[in-house]
Amino acid sequence: MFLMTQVPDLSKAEYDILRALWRNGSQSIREVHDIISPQNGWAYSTTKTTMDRMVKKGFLSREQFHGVFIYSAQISRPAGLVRLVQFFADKVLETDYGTVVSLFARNNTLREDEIAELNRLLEEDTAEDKKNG
Amino acid sequence: MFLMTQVPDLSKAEYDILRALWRNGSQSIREVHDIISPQNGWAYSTTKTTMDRMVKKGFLSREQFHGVFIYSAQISRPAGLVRLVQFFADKVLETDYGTVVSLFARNNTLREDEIAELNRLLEEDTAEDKKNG
DNA sequence: GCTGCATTGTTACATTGTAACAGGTGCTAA
DNA sequence: TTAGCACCTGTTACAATGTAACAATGCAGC
Repeated sequence: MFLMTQVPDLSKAEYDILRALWRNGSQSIREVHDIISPQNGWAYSTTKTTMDRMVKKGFLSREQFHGVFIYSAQISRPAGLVRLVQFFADKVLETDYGTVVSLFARNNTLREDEIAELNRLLEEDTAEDKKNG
Repeated sequence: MFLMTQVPDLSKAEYDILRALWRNGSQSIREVHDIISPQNGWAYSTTKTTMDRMVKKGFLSREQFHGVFIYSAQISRPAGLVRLVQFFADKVLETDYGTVVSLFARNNTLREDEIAELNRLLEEDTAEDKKNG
């Protein structure tokens, strides 16, 4: 397995799956599917394909447990949120990301330490951008 | 040409292009490209392909003007924002969309009437969801 | 030891992301 | 006035992602 160095750019589908894992911890495809399919209407095989591709990309890991594969998120929630927050703040709201981050706080969507991590990642990333033009 | 009845689900790329048109009005590919390529690093041909596909989908219209094609958004900014706001409120912030919409107001990102339209579309869409389970 | 259901693995096709290339048209410099 | 350049358009291409069916395999009960 490899370490996630950069903040990943998640598709909506990928985000849906990670969300289930962030909420509920490691799970089988079936479990994830039962959570998300009422929302997105996917077939089981779609969930499967997507999750397997995410393993290949290092977004998830999987390990066999009494015959079934259990999948785990390899990306923390704050790390998964960075690109989304950037996009939303920047391109949609056309404001700095502070505004958006403060919503997470007010909301208890994220814990204290997660917000700190999110902020740190956002800052790092912004600095990175500056450096690379 | 046909009328956009449903709120469209825009990809990030599509959103970038619409954003340029919303800001600056109808434009040629070249003009759009020069605005967005410093941000996203696209080749000219990528902008072209994407915009042409958007015409086919009815997201843009184009009309020839002294030899070049001028493209126009067929989707209002509020309509383009609906899915994004829903996604962000629902899946990211895990809150109702009111919170998010209020940001647009505080920000002057949208005009009064655009906010009204956004709200209307969000409500319609939520009602629709309820109806269809 | 079969039958059947759930889990895996394999394959497939459409859409989107990303782009090169080729052909046309008009401007410019020789 | 013509060769070449620059820019537009149309065509084609290939990889990643969205979405899913189908085949194979393993276990649970009859």
